[in-house]
Amino acid sequence: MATIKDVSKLAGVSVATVSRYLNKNGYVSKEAGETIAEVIEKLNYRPNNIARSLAGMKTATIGLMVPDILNPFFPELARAIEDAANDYGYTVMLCNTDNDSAKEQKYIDTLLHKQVDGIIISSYGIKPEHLSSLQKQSIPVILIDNVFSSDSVVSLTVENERGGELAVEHLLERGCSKIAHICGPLSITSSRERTAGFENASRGTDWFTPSLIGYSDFTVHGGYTAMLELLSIHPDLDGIFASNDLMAAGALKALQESGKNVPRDVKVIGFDGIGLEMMTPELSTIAQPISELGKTAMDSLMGLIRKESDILTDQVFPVTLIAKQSTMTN
Amino acid sequence: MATIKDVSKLAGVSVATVSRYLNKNGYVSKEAGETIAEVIEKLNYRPNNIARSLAGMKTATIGLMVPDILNPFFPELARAIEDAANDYGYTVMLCNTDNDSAKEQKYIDTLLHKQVDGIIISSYGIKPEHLSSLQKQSIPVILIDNVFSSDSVVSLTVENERGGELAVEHLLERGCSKIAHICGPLSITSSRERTAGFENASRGTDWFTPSLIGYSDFTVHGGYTAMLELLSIHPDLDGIFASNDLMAAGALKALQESGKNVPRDVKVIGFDGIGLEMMTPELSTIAQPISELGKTAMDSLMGLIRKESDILTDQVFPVTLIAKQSTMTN
DNA sequence: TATATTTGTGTAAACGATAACATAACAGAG
DNA sequence: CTCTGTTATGTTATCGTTTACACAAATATA
Repeated sequence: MATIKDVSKLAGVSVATVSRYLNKNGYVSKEAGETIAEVIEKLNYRPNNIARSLAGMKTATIGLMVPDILNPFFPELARAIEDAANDYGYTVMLCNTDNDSAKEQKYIDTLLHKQVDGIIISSYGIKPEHLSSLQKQSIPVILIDNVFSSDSVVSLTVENERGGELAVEHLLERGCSKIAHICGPLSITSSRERTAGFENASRGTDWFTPSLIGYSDFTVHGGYTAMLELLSIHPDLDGIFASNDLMAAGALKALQESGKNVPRDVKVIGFDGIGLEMMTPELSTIAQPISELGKTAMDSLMGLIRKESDILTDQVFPVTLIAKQSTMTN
Repeated sequence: MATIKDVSKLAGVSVATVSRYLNKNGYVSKEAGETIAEVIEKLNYRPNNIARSLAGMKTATIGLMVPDILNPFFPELARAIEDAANDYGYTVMLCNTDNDSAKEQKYIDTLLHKQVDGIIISSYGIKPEHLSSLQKQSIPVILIDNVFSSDSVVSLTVENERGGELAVEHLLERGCSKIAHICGPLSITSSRERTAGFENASRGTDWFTPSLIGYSDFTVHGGYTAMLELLSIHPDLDGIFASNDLMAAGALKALQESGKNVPRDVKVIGFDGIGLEMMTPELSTIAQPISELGKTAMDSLMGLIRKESDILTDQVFPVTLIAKQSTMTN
């Protein structure tokens, strides 16, 4: 592989001039620039990123931490981030934390020593302590769906609470008169907010009672068992709002196996907006703007990396109702 | 951050001794080793990977190219690879190619210039030309589900053809008497093999006719439309083998919407073994050993990177039938 | 005309490691 | 007692960039 030295020699200039040409900083005469360009072309020269990183302390790499790559939400997010990263000439290092605090800590450590330029964290279990080592090295961090008030950390969230309300309003509109809720892990902020939305919209109605809330874990299986339990307590429920789509899918399965017809007997709505198009009936959902979240995450991260000053430290994205077959009337 | 120089100074030895200690090559006295260990502990020193890479030409990073991270098969594979990579102290760079040849080429270029130590390619559309630039730089490559005879390239595949046969045999065993097939893209080797398996097992039976094969594209929607088409030609079919699970899920959806009961009227089996547990009924499938594939891919890649000589250049993994509700009798 | 300022270029010191090479002490073999 | 091999350590070039600094020519300013 050709090096900058080869280029400089062949172009009859010093390496500094070539470097200045490459980085478009400092002065380079038009003439010199042209010869350099030609030589680069001829030698098919491409700067060595490693050397660049060592000299310049920039790696053009970011870390992405997700809790569970098997939940379709995260591949979708990862994809959006990856695409945006690519546009910036950045590559993404994927870290699957399994919601394991130890793994999280280890990955942060690894990313730190790989000298990534920034980190996007979409992992539920992250705690302020974990971030402190990042803060110390002043590595830019974007948190998705998780808030810590702190500078040099940007938080992106969605209107979780409003989404919960929307879901209930939609079910009511479609004629439901006894709506149950399957909530996610209480340790997760966004999960709690969705449940708060459910409570806002249903407390005060004549049918509401706390036992209409089932506690689960964001998995299909968890949604399935929670649904069975809810059914045994409230055989007459006719609407279900699950805090994510996977649990909604599990609930749907439980309902179908229990002989309930969805949407005729019971209507179901989820949250997230992952396209589980294989379901019959297809699931209504409160959709997050996943691609936009990913793109904004990357954009903001680049802002932090480049130390731009006009970065919004907290952004809240709207959610949208997507009505499908699972909440159809008649 | 502490550097090797800081350590050497504080330990009263030269950087070379510290380096030898770190890499466990060359001689280091017990005494010196202990002081160095202490100093490292005290300074919380960790070697700088970038500098290491520049000096030693190893980046401890591999690239992973997948065609479509939204197909659950690939997150599962990615996860297995990532776990194995971690055990080796390696990190994974994720590249989503979207089955786009141009993107593929660009990613290979990027990975090359990021100087990854090796690449695992699970992308369908890869062509020998693409690999040539890798060969030139003699970068180790592992191909999953794709074969190119060539040294320095290891191919991992599964018994696709046998799997196709297994699927048909299973359906026959469960009483099917007219089995249709939804095949995947003909451009994909493994897809063709699965279809060959179907043909092996069904040609010669009294019910077989070419129009029982529908052509599709490995997506849910593709499976759905292919199924509808097959149903219109053969309303009396009672078994379906789809070349992957996503198409099987789409087929299931189409069958249900057409008023067919699965498994009573029609039995369905897919291929891959991704756990689509949210389906009702759950899908039978010919499962690939995904985790094992991922782990072996990483192990073999490390073998190539370390220039070990005993690496199997082609490995074929067995598939296993997983019978679920969608092929139940009665 | 004298003096800044802008433009263009080169030299050489980082960046933080690895490893080739040199050196020396000490053991056992002859 | 010399020779050779093993153990242990240090010096320094190297990897391929970036960039601070020095310098000179050209241009603008006073």
